[in-house]
Amino acid sequence: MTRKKIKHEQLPNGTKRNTIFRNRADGLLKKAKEFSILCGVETGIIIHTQEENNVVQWPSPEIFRGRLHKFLDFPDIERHRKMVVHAKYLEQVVSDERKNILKSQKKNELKEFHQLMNELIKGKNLNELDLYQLNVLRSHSAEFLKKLQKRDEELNKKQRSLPRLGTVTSAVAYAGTMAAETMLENMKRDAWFIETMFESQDVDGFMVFPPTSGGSTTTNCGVLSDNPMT
Amino acid sequence: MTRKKIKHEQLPNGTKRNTIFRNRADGLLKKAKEFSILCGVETGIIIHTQEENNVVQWPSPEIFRGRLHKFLDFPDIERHRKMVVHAKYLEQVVSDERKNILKSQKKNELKEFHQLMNELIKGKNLNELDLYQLNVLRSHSAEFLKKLQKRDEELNKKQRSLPRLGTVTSAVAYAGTMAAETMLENMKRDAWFIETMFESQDVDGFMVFPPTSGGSTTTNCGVLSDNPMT
DNA sequence: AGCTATTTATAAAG
DNA sequence: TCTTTATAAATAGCT
Repeated sequence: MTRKKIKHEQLPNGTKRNTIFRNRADGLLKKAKEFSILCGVETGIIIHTQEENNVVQWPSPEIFRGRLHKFLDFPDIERHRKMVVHAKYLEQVVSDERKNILKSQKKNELKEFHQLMNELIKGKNLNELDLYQLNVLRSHSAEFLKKLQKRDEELNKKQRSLPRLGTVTSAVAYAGTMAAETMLENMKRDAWFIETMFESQDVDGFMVFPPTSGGSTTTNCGVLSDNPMT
Repeated sequence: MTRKKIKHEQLPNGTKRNTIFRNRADGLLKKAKEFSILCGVETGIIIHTQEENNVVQWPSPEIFRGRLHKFLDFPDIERHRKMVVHAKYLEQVVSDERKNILKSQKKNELKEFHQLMNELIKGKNLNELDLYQLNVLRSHSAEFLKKLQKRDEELNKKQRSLPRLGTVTSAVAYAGTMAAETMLENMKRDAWFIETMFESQDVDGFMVFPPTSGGSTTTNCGVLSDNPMT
């Protein structure tokens, strides 16, 4: 900042903002790189705007993804145990934002479920989950299984007398007698299976997290750490 | 940087490094926040060290997770189309690091699978996947189903004449005739189901991504963008 | 894209 | 640790 002290608020769209975007992005990445090297830490940054469909990530996509996964591998308990709030930013926390987060919470439960599945399958132990997480897990597992059941009932109506090959449930039921390959082939062709597994369960857009880029300049900042941060 | 120009290389572990860690982390987060507000972009940062089990993320975990998902929601095709390499950092790309990434690739496939599942279930369209991703998806789906089958065979041996209630496969098979609640209760009690769903499939540690924090100071940096960056 | 006057960031000292 | 301070870096407004 120089010839003039810049106001800390959203700039109007335009050439000026683009210039500043470039400068600031460069600066941020440079800082991040320095920091990484100096302190021997791994750093990842994402920057994006919804409107302009614009994404910047650092370092390279591959490395970023790797770091991201490493990061996500931290067991949640550890993360929570180590959660402290960074004083300098706490000042800016407003209850406003808290409310938004709370509202989003419900919507995010499904996402949480899949995140949990992901982490669990990758090696996290069940004991590491708290009661809330176990409930999320259980309720959504149940949901999925209910869908299976519903499908089964549908098929029963339509072809009550036929062996229900070519459907998920029957393929599983017949697993003991079918060759695995055949079963899997049937699975892959079952449109319902694909749709159910992959259908959008969260149609009305994504996460409605606090619009930092919007009007309010309030931003909640948490720092997860137990080492040098206090 | 002040009283002395700092050398751009890894600092020895110690008090000094910790102090600098704190200062730099603060600075980085502050810059990121300013940047976000000024340019109306969303920014997320992760910092962590493997050794010290230390994690910093900005903004708050909830918001970060939201942004992350939004970011991951960008169709890969879009990301690739828009990929340009940022000149300032290209100088530092070394083939060394590329090799490491390649080695990690195999190991990461499983994780990729779950990431994909996650994204798909959240709304990404199947058409948006490339051939590689579809293969990952298919091969791991198959793997999971084979496990189901194996379990079924086991149970057939042990209790060939009994109705196989209380197991995953039979619960599904009987779905048409059982009350959903009962079925789900049985499910929840089936130890095998839980173990299979959640067992560790990736025991030998995680991701062996380029050790930026180690000796080499070489870091690959890609910038994904098509808007202000050139 | 460069330049410079200033503002910021921050390493070392207190 | 927390503050201060002297200096290095980043960068807003101009060309």
